[in-house]
Amino acid sequence: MKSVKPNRPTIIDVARIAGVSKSTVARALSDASNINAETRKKVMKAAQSVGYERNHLAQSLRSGRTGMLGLVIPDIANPFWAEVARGAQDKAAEKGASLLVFSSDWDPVREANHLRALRHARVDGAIVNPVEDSIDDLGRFGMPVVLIGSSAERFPELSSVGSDIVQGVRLGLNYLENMGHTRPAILAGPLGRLARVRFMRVVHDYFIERNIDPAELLVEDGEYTVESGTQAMKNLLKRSGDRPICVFAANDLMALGALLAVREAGLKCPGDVSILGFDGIPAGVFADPGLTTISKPARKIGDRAMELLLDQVSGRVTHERIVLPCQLTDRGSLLDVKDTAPKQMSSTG
Amino acid sequence: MKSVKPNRPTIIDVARIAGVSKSTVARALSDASNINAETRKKVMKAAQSVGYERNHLAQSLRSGRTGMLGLVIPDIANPFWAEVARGAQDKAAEKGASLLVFSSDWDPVREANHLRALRHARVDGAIVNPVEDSIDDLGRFGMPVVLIGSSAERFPELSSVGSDIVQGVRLGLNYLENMGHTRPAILAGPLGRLARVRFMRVVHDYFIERNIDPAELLVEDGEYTVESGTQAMKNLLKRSGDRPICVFAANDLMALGALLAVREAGLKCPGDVSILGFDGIPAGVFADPGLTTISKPARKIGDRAMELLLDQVSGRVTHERIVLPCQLTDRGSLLDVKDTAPKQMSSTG
DNA sequence: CTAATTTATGGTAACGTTCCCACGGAGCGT
DNA sequence: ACGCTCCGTGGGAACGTTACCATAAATTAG
Repeated sequence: MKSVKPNRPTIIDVARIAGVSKSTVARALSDASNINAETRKKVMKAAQSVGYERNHLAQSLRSGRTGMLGLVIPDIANPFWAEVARGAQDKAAEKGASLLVFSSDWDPVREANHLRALRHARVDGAIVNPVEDSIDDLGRFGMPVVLIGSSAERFPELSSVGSDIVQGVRLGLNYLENMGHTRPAILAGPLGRLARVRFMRVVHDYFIERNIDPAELLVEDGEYTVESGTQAMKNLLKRSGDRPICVFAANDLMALGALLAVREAGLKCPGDVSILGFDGIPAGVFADPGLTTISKPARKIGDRAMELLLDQVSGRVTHERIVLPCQLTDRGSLLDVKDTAPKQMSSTG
Repeated sequence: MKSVKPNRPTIIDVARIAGVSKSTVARALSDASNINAETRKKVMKAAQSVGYERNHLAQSLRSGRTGMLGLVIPDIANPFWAEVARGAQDKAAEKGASLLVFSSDWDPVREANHLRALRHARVDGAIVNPVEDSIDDLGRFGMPVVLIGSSAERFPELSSVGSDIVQGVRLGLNYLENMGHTRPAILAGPLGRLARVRFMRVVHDYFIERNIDPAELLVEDGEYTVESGTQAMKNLLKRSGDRPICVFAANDLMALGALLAVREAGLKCPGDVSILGFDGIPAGVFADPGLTTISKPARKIGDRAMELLLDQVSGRVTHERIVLPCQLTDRGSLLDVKDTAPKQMSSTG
């Protein structure tokens, strides 16, 4: 004699109360067309009366769609990636989807585990920033994937969203040039990483165009961390001799690390050393001077990537490669050495 | 005539290949006891040969467990919360669970939506930082919940993890006192928020104990944002007259905002204004001077909360309230006005 | 040597939903 | 008035797994 029903109500309960079949309930709850308006109202009322809530699992099992998406990034605690995640998450929530977030910590093994977890959870699709080039399973990943970051170049067949590195780097170099820094030192990323290659390629081309041998430039490698930026800056200070220094860092964390090294050495920024960053993280505001940087549209990257993914999941678009422009944000960490007199505004207004 | 099977293999495919029944396959894949070792090996091989992957959905539907957890925080792009998320996510991944992350943006409506989404996704449990006191559904939420943040006080029947506000605030006030700042201005959070009430209560008690009327203190309200911190500091500078100023901010973002205001006013920190923050976000390192602050163990909070949640989900522990101590991190934004001479190290080594 | 017990396996019913097909009745053209 | 389409509804099967019960074989006890 099972009298009580402690479990959550199902469509079959709703059907009994509304006096219709479960098929009709299902039709009423989904926005199907073949359903009488009055019947639907009746069903809705019955559903509300018992506090019915659709079981997503059963729905997913039958329909093959979970309404869940995945996001795999290097580190959610890194402000740049946190912004990307925020953009993606907001867009997903707007469309009624949920987001599984994973941090790979730049570790291919962890990344592989996360991707497996995503497949296990049967997510409808995923946004991934691949750590290394070792990911060749991505092509046969078996679900819609949108790439973010440099690796998009290695998988031209996959959709991707990224910032325009070429435009961003040129923007920075040009800005430096206009301030009289014709041979900036470069604080680049780790040697193996594709992102570094792309960055340096633009730098190389830029100086070739100006008949400057890129080999003249001082280059230091970092790990995209504050500490590595500090160390690299110390090295630069040793190497540079006594000419005024200008540094273009491949990301803001290293730039800020460099700033710390400058401060530690008893030097002034921008008086003794000019620093230009890359990313546009909020922390750059608080440095003194504020960090001048090339801002990537982090949140927008996440937003657009999610948009693309959702399109792909619903079969609307198959393939697209989006490149978003970077912006220059001047907060005062660059010294104008072209004109000793402080020029405030030169061109015609 | 359906000849090909483009779909992913199921246990029934594995069963056919291994020459056993699907029940046996299920037993082999779960670590059941009633199974012959050889049979299991055979099944495992068959599973591997077709690249079988368990369907989490079907498993969840049948067993009632999804292996997914939820996390609802104000803002994943806020460095403090990003750290919390990171801690929770790492612990979850370690235990083979996935994490759904949601940002409520301090908006009760969004929060309610997120909670509904979590219930819909049939997560096994959730970690929540409730935005407002309006959440009374949490008690009857129908799943294991672990609270983080101030609201734990309102739901003593729920498990919670938080930092020790009382200890942290007293630590800060005491440190200020030892430096000669006996009547610091307070940069508090928004008026309605429980977190503010708790903060101010400690401040109040602390000064009562020292026979100082708390009403003597200058208090400004902020919204926990950089901008509000800047504005509040401007107000303080107007109100303070010409006595040396010391400010204790209820979070680091406001403290950094205050620092910007000081800089903007042409004043020096710590020379003219001493600033003490609360949170311990990484951005405080880059300010000049570095922000002295009371550090909360953000990542550990996420880690312990997830630990507690997982215990609760598996029925091991029912209820616990964890309070983690705060630490003082001195980076130089406080001026020692007790002793005019710069004392470097006083006590015995 | 038989009965009781354990061990390993197979069969089938759930879990809660959606998809597909069948069916009664209303509307419509000829 | 008759067959035709269209609309609304009901009845199953299916999604892939686990839980439960039955059963054959193997082991043990008396």
